[in-house]
Amino acid sequence: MDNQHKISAYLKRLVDVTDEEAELFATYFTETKIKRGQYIIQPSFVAKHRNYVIEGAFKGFVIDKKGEEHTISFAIEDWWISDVNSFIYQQPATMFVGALENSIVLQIDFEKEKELKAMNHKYETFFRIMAERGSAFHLRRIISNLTHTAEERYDYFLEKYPLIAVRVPQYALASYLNMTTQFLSRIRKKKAEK
Amino acid sequence: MDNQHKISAYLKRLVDVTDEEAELFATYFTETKIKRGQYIIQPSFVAKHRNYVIEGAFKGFVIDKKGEEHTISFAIEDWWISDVNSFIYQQPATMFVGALENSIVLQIDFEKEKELKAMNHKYETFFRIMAERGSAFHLRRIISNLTHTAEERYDYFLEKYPLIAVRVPQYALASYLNMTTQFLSRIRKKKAEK
DNA sequence: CGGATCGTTGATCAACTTCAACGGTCGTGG
DNA sequence: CCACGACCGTTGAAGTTGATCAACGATCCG
Repeated sequence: MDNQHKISAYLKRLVDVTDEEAELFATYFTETKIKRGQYIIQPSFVAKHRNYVIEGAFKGFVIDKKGEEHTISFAIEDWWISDVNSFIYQQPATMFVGALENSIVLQIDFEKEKELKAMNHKYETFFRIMAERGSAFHLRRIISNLTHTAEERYDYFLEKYPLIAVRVPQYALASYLNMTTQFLSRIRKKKAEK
Repeated sequence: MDNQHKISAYLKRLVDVTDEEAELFATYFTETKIKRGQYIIQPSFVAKHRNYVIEGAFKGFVIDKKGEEHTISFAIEDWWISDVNSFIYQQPATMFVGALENSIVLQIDFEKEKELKAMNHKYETFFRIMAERGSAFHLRRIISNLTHTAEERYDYFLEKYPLIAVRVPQYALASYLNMTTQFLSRIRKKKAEK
């Protein structure tokens, strides 16, 4: 099964490239299978790759000084995941990224990505658009966290990302939404009673 | 006083351009004076510009359905500010951006920025790096909000951005840190007593 | 089938908010 | 350049959202 064409298609969605450019782009990615429970990024190691999910689901999280886990990001099919701070500055990661299911990703490492960006203006444009949208995405989350209650944040997530909500463990979702798993359970119970 | 060279210098810090390229880049920006209290971005209007602060201070904020204000971002000299979601998608803004002091900015509008990006690979690279760093910045804030208490968030801000902390109204800082102005006042009192 | 992981529920608790009142100060108009 | 109003920060008391602690039940996968 050829998954490289999926990254070509993704590229084409964002920039206007020829078939040849799209195919060349795809050759810079490596397909990798990741088993459920396996980590692809760990604190103190530099995040080598940006990962495009072909199949499966991932969770990015940090562990605070009390030993508690905080979910930072999720990724399912057609999403990207990495420790961006670690990747772009090539500094040790603070995040874990682990597979929630048996998964397949297309990986590109920092040096290869650098080559692509330098090689062709359109590839550079692609990564610029990715970064801009990533930035806007994070900002919307910050605004949501500042302006909504726990229950509203859950509603918003359900509405916006229903496919993710049903697929990840509830404790991880609760943590992503900045609440405890117990509190999310109570919110769900309250809704079910209506 | 020539402020255009400041944007040239900024460009040079991120990408390796010739003097000519840096000067040309700068000509795409327009210098504007903004009076204290004046808004440069308002909800329901499309954010026309990205703004680079030469002098002064700005605050970006949203108003929630209860009519309460939430600070999203600050900008002082050598920082950028806009409603990024509105700017990159050219959709109506959800944010206000207003001047906290009499200020001077260099503005570039969406179409001009598009031209620059298309014109020269290096300019595209510049905006890519800006977006990547913006994204990483937002992500660090999200992580900080997930893992720290109100007091820790204040300490972190003070350490990281002392120049901003002393320059913006306390209620705006409290709101940025996701706490009430009263609670920040109590935190400060507690620290002063030590 | 069995242990570990995950979600639920109840009781208590803490961080932070809300409401209200007051004092300071800043900058704007007369 | 002064006075006054609006805005800003502070403080106290009461209230609320959501956390913590603890125990139990369900489920999933190996």
